[in-house]
Amino acid sequence: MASGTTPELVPRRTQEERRSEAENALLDAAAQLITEKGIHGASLAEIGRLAGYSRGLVNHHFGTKDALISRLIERSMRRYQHGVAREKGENGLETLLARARWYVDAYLQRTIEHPALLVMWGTALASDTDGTPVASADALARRLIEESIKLGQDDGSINAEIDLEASAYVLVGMLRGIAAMNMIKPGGLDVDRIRTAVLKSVRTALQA
Amino acid sequence: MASGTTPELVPRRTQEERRSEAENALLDAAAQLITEKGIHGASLAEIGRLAGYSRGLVNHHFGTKDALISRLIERSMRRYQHGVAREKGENGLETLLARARWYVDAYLQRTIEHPALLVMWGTALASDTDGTPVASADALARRLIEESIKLGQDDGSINAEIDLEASAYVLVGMLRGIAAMNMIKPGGLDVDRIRTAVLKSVRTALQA
Amino acid sequence: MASGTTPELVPRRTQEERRSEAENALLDAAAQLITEKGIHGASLAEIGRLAGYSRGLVNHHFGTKDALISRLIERSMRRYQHGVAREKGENGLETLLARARWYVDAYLQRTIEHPALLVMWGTALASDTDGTPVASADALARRLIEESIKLGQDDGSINAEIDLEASAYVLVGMLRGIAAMNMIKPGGLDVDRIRTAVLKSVRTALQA
Amino acid sequence: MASGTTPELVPRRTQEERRSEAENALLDAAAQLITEKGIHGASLAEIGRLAGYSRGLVNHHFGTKDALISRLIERSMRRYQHGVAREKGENGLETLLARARWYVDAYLQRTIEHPALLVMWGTALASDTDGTPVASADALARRLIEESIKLGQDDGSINAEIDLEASAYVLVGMLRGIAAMNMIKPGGLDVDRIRTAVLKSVRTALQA
DNA sequence: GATGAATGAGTTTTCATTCAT
DNA sequence: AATGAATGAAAACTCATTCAT
Repeated sequence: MASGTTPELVPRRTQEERRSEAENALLDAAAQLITEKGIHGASLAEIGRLAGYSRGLVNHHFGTKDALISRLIERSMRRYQHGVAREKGENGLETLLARARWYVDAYLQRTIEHPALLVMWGTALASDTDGTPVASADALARRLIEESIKLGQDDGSINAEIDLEASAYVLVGMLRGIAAMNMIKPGGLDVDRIRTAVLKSVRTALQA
Repeated sequence: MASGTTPELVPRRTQEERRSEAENALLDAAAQLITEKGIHGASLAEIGRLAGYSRGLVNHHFGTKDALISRLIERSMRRYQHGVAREKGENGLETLLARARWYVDAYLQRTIEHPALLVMWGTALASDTDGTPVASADALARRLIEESIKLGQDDGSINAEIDLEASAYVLVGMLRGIAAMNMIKPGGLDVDRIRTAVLKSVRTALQA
Repeated sequence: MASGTTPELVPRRTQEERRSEAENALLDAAAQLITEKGIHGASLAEIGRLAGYSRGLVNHHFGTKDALISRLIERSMRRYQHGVAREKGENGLETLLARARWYVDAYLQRTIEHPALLVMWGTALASDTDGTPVASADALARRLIEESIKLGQDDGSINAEIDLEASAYVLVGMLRGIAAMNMIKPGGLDVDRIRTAVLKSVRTALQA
Repeated sequence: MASGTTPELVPRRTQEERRSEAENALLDAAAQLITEKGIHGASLAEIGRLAGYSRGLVNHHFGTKDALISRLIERSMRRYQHGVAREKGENGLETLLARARWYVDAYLQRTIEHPALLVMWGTALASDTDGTPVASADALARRLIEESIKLGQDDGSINAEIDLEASAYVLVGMLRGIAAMNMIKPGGLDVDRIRTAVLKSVRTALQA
């Protein structure tokens, strides 16, 4: 970071930025259309058109629709990871709660591309589907949660006797399930009440 | 007609019997294929064939694919309701826990048609989808849970101060989300540990 | 007719009336639906239902859809023939004009089942179609017109030198064409003006 | 690139050329099949095949079957208009007669795509059909005829007192009806006699 | 890098017809 | 005479993919 004397005239571009403008536009369009119509309902032609390009550009850049989907999952997870990992609290428990709050807000209030990730998650439920990319995303999410729990157990803010993996599993499942229910019928219940109940449930379940 | 002593070897079925027999077979086949391939992947032709009939029968009986899906959701919810409402404990809290356990087992162990219901739930996440039948199913599930919580608050086994609706929302979301994660990658974590963590979480969150 | 002493207690029923009530109801329903949706658009199931019976009755009574159509053309032509042959004037020319007026009114004002006949006529234009029943109806219509022209030529009211068959051909074509144009866009021009122009054209073309 | 002297044996067509070439071939094939089998009998797959392309191309270019039909009607009317407007006589009446003769010949002798136009006209008779494109074609044909009549009334070759619009209506109806009758049963009457009768009828009806 | 023409597989839907009741 | 369950052929339409420009 503080890299000595040479000032960085050209700020480092992340891998994402280096990727062609067109590809990012296509991924954005894909995320939007998938959120609206599901994976199957989002056609490559429409994705291209919405991105401001042509019918054929998705195949040109990604080869196949499946490849586009995988890339979208990757990009979304990377962003998710950056978002959630930034959340920190004064101890493990508070970090965990901050992350849970971030998640609830990201989904319940339908920010950015997370809804698309959730829709793809829903599509992966069928058993013949190749759920690998989505399953990796689930695993990563659990690991981020497990990490906070571990921290909390180490610093004494979280009960040392709880089952680390199972708790993370239940917590991630809860967050996903709630977000999904809210997508199916938005506004079914006030978001504040849901957030409060979630955080209270997490706190009572895990605190030392 | 005047049947006398000779038993009819092939009992003649009435039109009514033929009808409901065929419809149930079609719904069974649809549930199985939807679980495997998702709503979109399950073609009407294959549903008819798997049910032991022709490819045109689904349309003959249900008119459209959407109508078939709605009917399947209805039937599944009816069965779910019967299953869960049978579960009773010595007080409200125990009833609630029994119901949660029933739910976890029904989904995690992939009994009957519940997985198909979950797959249809996942498909309803896209916002342009007509999620109404699925949303009703969610609402019904929440109402059944709210009912047990209310009972527990009345008999003193559940904390009177918790937010009834929000708690039910969170609980149902948690159960759905966990079941879904398990469908995407079965065996990711031992079912017993998950069940234990779920029940413990519910108990600590709600008990008086 | 005046059949001696025995009074006819039971009045003779025409062939049409003797035909089962159901068959006539089916033909009525067919005529209506064909007028609205064309031959292809009128399904046997809907014809049965509109007639107040079941899906399967058309096949039960007529065997095939083609047979139903033929029977409908026959019945319509019989009724047409009765209608037009009744029209008489003081001489051949006036008879002809009366018949032309009857035709214009029957079609332009969309009475009874004649529109269905016209729709079936329009369908028969495609060359692979079996136009035989419709062609017979055309031929019959021309013969009725030829008959009046012949009468007029015999009684001196119609020019003896005109080409009998060609004139009938042109006249029937004119009536059909005008009726058809009016069906495609009803009210495109005032019926009175059309009727007047038709009759004037016929009179000047044929009069002695 | 730097092409030098070698001529390109297979001239590269631009996308634009490929497009209009394919569309015209599809319209030609559609006209032929519609003439033979009617609109409903002409399947998109067969149209594509007859045009020398694949079964999916009609949808690719025209979107829907209805759009294809509309385009075909437009193209036919454009050609009709060019053909009929070229016909000129020494005065209004002779122009009108020349146009009528052109029409009779075009249809009775089954030239090019005019028969298809007539078949589509026949299909539009059913009232629920969207007859708009066909109705426009009728209106255009009438306008072209009205124009000649007006000319004749101005130059004194046509009776100034006749009802302009009604006469055009009757004349177009006559031409259409005769052509249609002839399509249903070709050769029913000698074309020369029909042509003569038509022209005589027009002349006596309209001349000054 | 980008466009869009062309393909053909796959799916839903309609419907005349057959046949059991 | 009448019903309606079941069949299977036919067709329009969608769309991922390939390929020429």
